[in-house]
Amino acid sequence: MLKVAQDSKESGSTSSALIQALEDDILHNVLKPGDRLDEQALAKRFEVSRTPVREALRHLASSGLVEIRRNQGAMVRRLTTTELIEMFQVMAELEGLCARLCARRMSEEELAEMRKHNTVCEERAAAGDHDGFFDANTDFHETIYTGARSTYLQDEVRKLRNRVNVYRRHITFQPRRMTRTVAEHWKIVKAIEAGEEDDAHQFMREHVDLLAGSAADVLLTLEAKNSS
Amino acid sequence: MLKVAQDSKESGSTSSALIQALEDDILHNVLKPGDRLDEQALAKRFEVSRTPVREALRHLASSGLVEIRRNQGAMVRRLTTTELIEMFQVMAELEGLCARLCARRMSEEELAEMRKHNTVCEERAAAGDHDGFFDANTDFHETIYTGARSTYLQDEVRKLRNRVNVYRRHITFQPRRMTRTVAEHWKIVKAIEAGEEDDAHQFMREHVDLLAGSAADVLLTLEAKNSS
DNA sequence: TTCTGTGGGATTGTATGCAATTTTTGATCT
DNA sequence: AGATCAAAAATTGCATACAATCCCACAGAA
Repeated sequence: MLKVAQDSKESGSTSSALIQALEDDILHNVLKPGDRLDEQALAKRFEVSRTPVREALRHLASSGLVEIRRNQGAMVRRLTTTELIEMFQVMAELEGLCARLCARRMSEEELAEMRKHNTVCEERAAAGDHDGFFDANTDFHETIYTGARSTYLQDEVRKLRNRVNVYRRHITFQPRRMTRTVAEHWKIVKAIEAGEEDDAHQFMREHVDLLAGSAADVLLTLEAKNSS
Repeated sequence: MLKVAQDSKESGSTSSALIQALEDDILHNVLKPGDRLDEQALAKRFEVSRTPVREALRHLASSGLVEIRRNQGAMVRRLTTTELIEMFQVMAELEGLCARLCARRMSEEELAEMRKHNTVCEERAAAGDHDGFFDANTDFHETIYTGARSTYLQDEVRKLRNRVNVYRRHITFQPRRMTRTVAEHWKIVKAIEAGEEDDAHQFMREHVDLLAGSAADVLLTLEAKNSS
């Protein structure tokens, strides 16, 4: 599932394919925060002219993944600790809303799928499989986005999740984080199943808010390392 | 404060000026939802080539104001009733978070300013001054965005508010809406002053949620008219 | 040695030209 | 008259060329 973009022969309609490829590279940390994105270099690499590259960069810029400074080119956006915390706070609120809507709207099938995903989380956590846990966890949250049945909300949450994902991946590597996450998930599942929308909202908000703290720790650690 | 972009001699660095000008035109309803945005026409109107126009359109597209379909050009995005409701719901959540943070963080000066803005709202409502009320109301909410002291949150809320503003303006024209709004504002003010963050959050969410309902009514009315 | 100013190189911003796709128009057939 | 298909016109997508701006190195002076 985690397929990194192939450099050569990236086919499909150039422009949107480019955006996708670059986004993937950033999200999967092939292009790291702070990396400079040279238009000519990218043009040569993808075998297109600078025009579509520019358009792709502009697009990524307004989605927040890259930063463009006038006459100074583009670079992969590097988030400050403060920004990351702020984002998690917003994400907590938005995922809380998702959970609330799920409590109102989820079908039996969706509920079953949600439970299943958290069961997988539980298994992988027990096995100490961090990468597997990360994916199962993603699936769990993804189910909740879909279950909210609000296209706008879904899109916004996904966009936000993408932006913090680079840093987020590190968090699951923290000790005891996985088992705690699973427990929090079950609380949320129970609230949604019971149709307790206020609880669902609150539990989810707290769940994501906790990540914010961990994320801040992780980032501060990274910053300390990079300040060499 | 509400200055519409001048057509002729739009100076400043072309590209960002273009984006601003187009955005203003859309936000102030000079360019109406559904209007086609012809690249050449815009290029001629702003006396630049198609390239910067294209970039501006792409930018507006990814901020959601315009819609681009492959090989079919750009048009001002027309929101469906469903989308508008979904947006208000998210906005309610986000403004709720703002209010919560205000309850924690606002300075005395900011509190005073907030009260002042709502007093102005009250006066204009009493005077039946709809446009004036709209502006004062904007100021009130703006104060709360700033008071939250979260740049990311501020930006997101403003972006969202911009997108729904075109439709929002109609709402204050509804009978009794203004006086109710003022009362709701006072409740929020009181909660923030008291540092009751949960109340502040909830009251603000309800306040904006009510708008969602009104917005839906307005939009459905508009759609009925346009279906001729 | 350090600071400042100038020049060259590199990179971004804009203009224009050509290819590809879509839409419109008009002619023909039913 | 209405429908269908084809060709032309218009519009978008991409490539390339040129202009403007910025960065960096190097030289000269304090």
